[in-house]
Amino acid sequence: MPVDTRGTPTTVPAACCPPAALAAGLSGQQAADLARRLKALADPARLRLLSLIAGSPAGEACVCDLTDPLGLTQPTVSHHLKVLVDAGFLARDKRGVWAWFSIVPGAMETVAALLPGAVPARA
Amino acid sequence: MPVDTRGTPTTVPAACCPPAALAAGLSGQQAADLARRLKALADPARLRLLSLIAGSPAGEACVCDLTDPLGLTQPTVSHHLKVLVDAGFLARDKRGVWAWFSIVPGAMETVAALLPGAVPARA
DNA sequence: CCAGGACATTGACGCCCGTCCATACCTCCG
DNA sequence: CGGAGGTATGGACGGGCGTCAATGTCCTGG
Repeated sequence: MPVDTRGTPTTVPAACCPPAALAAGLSGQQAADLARRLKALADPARLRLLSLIAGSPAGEACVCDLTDPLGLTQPTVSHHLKVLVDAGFLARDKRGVWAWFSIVPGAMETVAALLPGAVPARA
Repeated sequence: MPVDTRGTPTTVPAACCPPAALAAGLSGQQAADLARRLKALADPARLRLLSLIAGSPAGEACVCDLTDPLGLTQPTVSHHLKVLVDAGFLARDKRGVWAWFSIVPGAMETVAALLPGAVPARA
């Protein structure tokens, strides 16, 4: 340990931003929770799925519309969609034979708002 | 023999929009790049590392200060720090015996700004 | 010059994840 | 009621990731 002559940990200056998340204290629980949601996003196929659904005319799409653009098999796409639904980024609405997936409003923003908390605007 | 009947040369339509990220045409390249950065963040240990460094009085910390709070061994912490440096979230400054790590300003915000692009404020 | 400390690298192990194939489920239509 | 099409699930395989112990490298102090 470098003895840390520069300051006591109780100081915790900055930490200005109230909605900050990654600010000093980020508990193991909080880190695990945020990491779980980020892990759901950290996949090219899932990012493209979100992109395709968000960009579709009606704001929703069914599995059959998503397999071709991704070049993945139907079960694989279904698996990715399930991951995104479980993580709270997508909503599934099964109407008749087809399952329509739509973006959950605010879910992405919530995660995005948590990230910059790590850099509390140092002086 | 995989045969690969679906051998579409990754037509990648659109890919036009410069600002938004998850907007309609998120190309495979863009998705892979964003996924790679998100993958670097999608780990509880790394999130806590960023938190600890950002919350430290001087905005920087060395490995020896980070092993104890995480309960991980020094090689493991060093590995995580390398991942974060390679992803552009941390900067390493080796001064004498110690290596000081600091947050790269704006890196987190860049990623955070890309995420909400998935929900282009539907009418 | 040598001993010691701080950090990085290597190799190994176990686990999780992404992908596929095969198949079951569910709903509509004739 | 039975077939057909869209979707979800289960099992299996390969690869990647997180972790650790052991070792290497570089700098400092005596």
